[in-house]
Amino acid sequence: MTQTRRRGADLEQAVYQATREILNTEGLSQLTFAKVAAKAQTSKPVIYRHWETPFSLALLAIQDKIKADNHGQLDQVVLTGESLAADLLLVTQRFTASMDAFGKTFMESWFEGVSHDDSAQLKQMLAKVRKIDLNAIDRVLERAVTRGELTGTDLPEKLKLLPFEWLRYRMLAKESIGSAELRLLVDDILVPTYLHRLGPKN
Amino acid sequence: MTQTRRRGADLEQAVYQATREILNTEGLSQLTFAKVAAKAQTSKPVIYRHWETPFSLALLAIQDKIKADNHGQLDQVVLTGESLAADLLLVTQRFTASMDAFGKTFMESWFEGVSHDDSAQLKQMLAKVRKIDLNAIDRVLERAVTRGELTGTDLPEKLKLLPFEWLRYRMLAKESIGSAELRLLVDDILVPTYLHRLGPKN
DNA sequence: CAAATAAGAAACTAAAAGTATCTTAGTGAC
DNA sequence: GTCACTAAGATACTTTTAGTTTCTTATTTG
Repeated sequence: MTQTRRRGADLEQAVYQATREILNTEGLSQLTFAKVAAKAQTSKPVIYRHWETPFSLALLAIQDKIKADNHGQLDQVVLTGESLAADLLLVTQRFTASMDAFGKTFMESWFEGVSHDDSAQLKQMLAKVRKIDLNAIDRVLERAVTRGELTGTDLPEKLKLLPFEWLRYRMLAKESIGSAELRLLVDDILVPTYLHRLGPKN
Repeated sequence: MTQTRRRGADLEQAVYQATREILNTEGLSQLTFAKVAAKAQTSKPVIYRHWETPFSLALLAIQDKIKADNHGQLDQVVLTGESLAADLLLVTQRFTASMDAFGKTFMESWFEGVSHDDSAQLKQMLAKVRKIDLNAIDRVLERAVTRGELTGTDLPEKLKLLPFEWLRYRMLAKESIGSAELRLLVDDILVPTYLHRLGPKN
């Protein structure tokens, strides 16, 4: 009987597929060459011959997926909005949608492989931090009200947390955070945003 | 001779200290009980008796540090600004400063333990994504200019990338992203921000 | 000072990562 | 079609690392 034996691009595809499945279900920390080989129905040496590390395999598997379903290069969205706001909504919607291919697999991976207990502890910790962040902003807003710059402190929490979340992201991505970034954040983002909601001449 | 042998809080401190050193130099993925034991000059069984997993040890070690140097509970900043912008700058400055204790150790950890090659590959990938994001926004801005909503498309890249970075953070932190969040982002953050810089009646 | 408790050393077990060897299927040249 | 070459896949092996066990002894507590 003719024992079929995959090779080349064929095999590569099977490996990438298997890799993504593991990433989605167990996360990056659980991605091992042995598991990939098993799931792709091949053997360890094959994987070791072709790829350096589980991490680089993960990157390639995700890039492969992105290439494959070109489902929404973000800059190819057809813009049909009748206003800036409408167009922006289209773009951000498409962005979150296509994050399923890239971001979800890719970013969540980092946090998978953390036990249930640990995850709970982490959540609790983040909740504590969030409360502190909110307090800090509230005090700033109250002072602004006293000064007459704002008419109230009633902002959605998401808005109040925006600066911290943005800065945390930049830290994570190792983007620079200096006085230039902070000024931009305050003068061009936060103040206009707050004034838009709570400005005196609304 | 009296062989000193640490125990209790004393030992705990040494272990936390060692844990943080490893986190800072090698990252979470390289944090093992064996290494901690070695660096803290104790033995594996001691660590195994006290802590569940390297991850939970990491969390505790960081929390310990935060408690120890109370250097700047964010909501205890003394606000001395004479304007909303000035106060906000104080808060964000303090935030980034105290990130050294929490965030830097904590967040960067996720990406450490990735080989040099892998790290480069990752960077390249993110750069590609950034370019796509910028293109998308540029097209939106150009349409807005044609429509007369904006006077130009000359925005700092950081501003253009804001929505994507914010959404990515929320994804990472497993915060919800639905139409409510997107509307908030567009109507209350992006549009006011863009108008502030490029609005027609400036 | 005696008893209880917990630290530390060392050796051990189990499991996982990584490697070497060999057989054989698929590919292409002649 | 045959032959040579390349790469897949099986198997068994070595090495490393995680996790455990046992035992000794320093330190605390009463």
